[in-house]
Amino acid sequence: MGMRNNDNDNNNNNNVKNGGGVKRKGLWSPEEDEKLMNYMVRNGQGCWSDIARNAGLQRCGKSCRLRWINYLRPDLKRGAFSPQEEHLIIHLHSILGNRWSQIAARLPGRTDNEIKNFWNSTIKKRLKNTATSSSPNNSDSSDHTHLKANVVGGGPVFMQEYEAAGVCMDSSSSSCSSMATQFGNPFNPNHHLMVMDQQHNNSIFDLNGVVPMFNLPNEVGTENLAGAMAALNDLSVPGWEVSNYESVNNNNINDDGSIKLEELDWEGLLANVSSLPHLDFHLQ
DNA sequence: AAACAAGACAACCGCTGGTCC
DNA sequence: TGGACCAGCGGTTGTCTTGTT
Repeated sequence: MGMRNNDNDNNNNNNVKNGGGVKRKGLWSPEEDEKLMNYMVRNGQGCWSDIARNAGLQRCGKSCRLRWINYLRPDLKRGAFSPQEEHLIIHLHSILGNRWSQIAARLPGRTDNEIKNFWNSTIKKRLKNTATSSSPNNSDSSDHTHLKANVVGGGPVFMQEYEAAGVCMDSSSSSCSSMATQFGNPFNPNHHLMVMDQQHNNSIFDLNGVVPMFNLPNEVGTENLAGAMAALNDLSVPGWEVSNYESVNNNNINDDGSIKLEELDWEGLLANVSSLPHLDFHLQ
């Protein structure tokens, strides 16, 4: 898309009575932008209705807030989404659903509105096309079953990404601590929850990535699990936390010992872990 | 060149939750 | 306790640009 003519002087009929005076609506003019920008730079953030008044704008506070957050803020990143950002959006949406603000919080310089628009106009369409070309039964990821659908559909993709990021998938080659130090977080969200299940004690998986990460090395047996978890927590890998998950059972373990993702009780799992204080999302 | 359709993005609307009095 | 006010969120609509016929 090219530059837009933001001159709103032609839209003078976009005014509404609001409280004490007439409030402008519609697109912002460059003059209005300048007023708001100057005010914010000089005075910083405060009560938005006061800002609207004190900056000499005929706008409601809500409109000013939106304009600042979505357009004028100096830390905004401009331009198209990079492939990495696109991947991250898809990834986070598979976990968080339409919680645009939470997704935006993990993409520095991007706004919830921007991501929402990008999703609705581009990604949704692309995924739809992919789904119809691969499987007619794939549903929209925003529906209630998005967790399971995306685990099954998206798992291998994310596995490849983790491998590319240097995450060790080999249960025989790493000690507990070396595994943890290789956790490089390819997406850099604020929180990643690494879950170990205790019944199937050789597995670790990244809940936010909804993929199994790798198996524990042989030297970490059931009796040492608590110690291993403590050790991993002590490593304090930024953005990663370790928790238990106990409801994996024999019904959802493959013959080769890996977890059957499609059989997992994802809602139960998320309900379980969403009660933890460090998580900021809940199941819909 | 004009008309129309589709895409992209900005902004609004209605609702919710938090805070204060 | 409840009402007023405010910030923030997600859905939706409106507007402009670009592509196609």
